[in-house]
Amino acid sequence: MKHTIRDIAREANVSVTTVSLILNGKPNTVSEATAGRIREIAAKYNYAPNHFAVGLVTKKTNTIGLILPDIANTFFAELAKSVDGFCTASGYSMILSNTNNDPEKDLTAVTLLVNRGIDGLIIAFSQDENKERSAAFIALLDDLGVPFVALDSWIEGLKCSGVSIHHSKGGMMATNHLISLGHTRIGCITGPRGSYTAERRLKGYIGALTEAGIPFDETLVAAGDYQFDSGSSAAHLLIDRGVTAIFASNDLMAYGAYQAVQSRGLNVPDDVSIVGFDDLFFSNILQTPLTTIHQSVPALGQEAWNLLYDRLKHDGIDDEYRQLEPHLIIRDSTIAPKGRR
Amino acid sequence: MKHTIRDIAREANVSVTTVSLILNGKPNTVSEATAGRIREIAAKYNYAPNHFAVGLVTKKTNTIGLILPDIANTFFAELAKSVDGFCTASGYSMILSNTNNDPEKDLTAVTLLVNRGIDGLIIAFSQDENKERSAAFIALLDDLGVPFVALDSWIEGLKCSGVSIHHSKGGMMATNHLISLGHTRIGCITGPRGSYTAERRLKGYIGALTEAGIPFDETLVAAGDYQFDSGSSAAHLLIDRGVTAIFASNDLMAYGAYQAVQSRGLNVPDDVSIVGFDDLFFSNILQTPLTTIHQSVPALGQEAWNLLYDRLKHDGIDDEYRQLEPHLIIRDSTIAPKGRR
DNA sequence: TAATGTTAGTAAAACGTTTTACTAAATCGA
DNA sequence: TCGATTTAGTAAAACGTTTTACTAACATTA
Repeated sequence: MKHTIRDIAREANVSVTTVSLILNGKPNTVSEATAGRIREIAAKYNYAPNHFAVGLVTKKTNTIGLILPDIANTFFAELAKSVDGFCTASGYSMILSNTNNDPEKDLTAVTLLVNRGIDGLIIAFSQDENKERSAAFIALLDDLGVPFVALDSWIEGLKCSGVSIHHSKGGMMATNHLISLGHTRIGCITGPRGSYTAERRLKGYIGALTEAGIPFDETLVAAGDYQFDSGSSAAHLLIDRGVTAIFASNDLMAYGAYQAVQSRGLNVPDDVSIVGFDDLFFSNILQTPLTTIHQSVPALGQEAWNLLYDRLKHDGIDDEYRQLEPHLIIRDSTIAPKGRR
Repeated sequence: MKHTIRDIAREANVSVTTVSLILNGKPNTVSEATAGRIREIAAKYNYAPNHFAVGLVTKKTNTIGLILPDIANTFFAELAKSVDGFCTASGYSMILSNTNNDPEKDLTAVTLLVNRGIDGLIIAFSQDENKERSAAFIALLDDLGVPFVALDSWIEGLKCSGVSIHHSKGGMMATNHLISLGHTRIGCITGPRGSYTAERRLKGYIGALTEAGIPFDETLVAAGDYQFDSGSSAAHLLIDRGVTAIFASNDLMAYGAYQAVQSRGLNVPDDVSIVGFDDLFFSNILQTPLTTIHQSVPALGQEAWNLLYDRLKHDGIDDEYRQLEPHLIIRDSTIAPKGRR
């Protein structure tokens, strides 16, 4: 019962060419009477062109791929929502591919998506510390054939457009806030060491300390993996080392840190101040709302889409890396250290 | 530089037919020598068939659609993750479509996805109270042409397969738990009135009360919309009416209820016991971990995929509606009422 | 009236596969 | 040695569009 362009043409007594021209709004010399008739018939049958036939000749799919490390993570879920909104508004569909933070899957997902036909790609890379695999990935991406943009993360050495929050500036703002409250023994819970976002945020932390004349102490850095549990165990380590404040590289690990503090009968912020990074929805509804670095996820999604869209519509556009401003949101999880209240 | 089946055929000195037969593992009479040569050449060029050309003739896309009301909601995000995992494992891609809980968008998303070519569809319906639109939607779905399954929710009157938790049983378990603690003045915060999940969960609440001989009091039911804020305002209403316990139809509204309780200087569970529904990850890491009805989201996704997959592979399968067992998770947000400790 | 322009279209190739129905050559059985 | 069978393939149609290059009929101009 699906109607083809041929059915429309037959009923309108014209050629398929004419129908195609009219329905696609292409420049033509068809009389208004005929055009109207065609449009009417098309509407009557609810005609929609066959996606494959169109794709076969135009090589366009009006589909993009979105590769994410973990769609169950609120940060990425909101990112997906944002990107999906812009896609839909521009007449694109979005194929989602979740990699479970497995860098190997980044590779297969890219290959799969490109082979199945997408016009462009937005990738939030999994955190990869394997240099060899990264190099192979870069080689793959370098002659991918479709435009793509990096979102949130990035791979060292990759030439491409992208957008992320200014990670290091965010790390610096978080740390500066603790310093300005009077803390000097400040711990840092990082993301997976060697990964782009983790290293950038750590760099901000170190920069802030150095600038304030506080000597950087490596033993006050504990690596996590951006998950709740790792935040908890890292916080235990840091509390053992006597910190009065902790900068956690994301909110989820900050929640873990809360738990560590509380499980010792201590209190946030009285005994330990905590700053997070991301500003997830939940950070504001915790019993002790979390001081954190806010990133505008909708803006992140929009910028990624804009960068991709430009490259979808015109080729030969130069690479561009945009960094969004972080914002410090001060809530109740930070306070001056005990001696200085 | 993209190679076609013709390139492979030319280099192997055979016809495209032969190449197609071999590469697709179709029954054939080609010698092992030739087959090997073809496979080698294909591998050398990293050949992948053009998705459109294949789709044009086979009418299969190996793509399914997933329509969700709100991907930013942890519950749906985890659902998407689960479904994506099964899709990928079976060689399918998943197009995600987010409707922002706008039932109008359910309609357009379905049309769009089907026109662009999908083999099947999984839909978590938006909460719709408009009977006319629902009827139109049912009509659309009734001759959709591709198999689809309803996930989590459902539309009254629709004939289709689907899977959800046993909503009413869940509501009943939550309420029974409060009753067994000794509560008799129990409030209920519902989802959007008229929507399927909301009414089912409410039905469980009423059923439990009735069974326990507690007269149902309509003034102890406050409607929410499954969002945090609505939970808070509904809880205020209920506290005004003197409830000692609240069953919130989802965890997010339960969090809102926490906030309402605390903003009055009261305490959960000492002054008000609260039960949620969903068992989101965050419910367990709250300072007062939430007693709630657990739904196994991975299982939900898996069942939805299984139902769809069966209908993708064989046609004429009868409709089937599966209901998953809810589980009561008792944490710290519920306790006996003041007089009875 | 012959050339030119305009109007309203159209024919056919191309996109890259899958699939059905065919065939030529070699082998076999009696 | 001849018909039948097996082996190893192939030719061509079909899928439903888009797009390029054409054309027939009529009107206008000089």
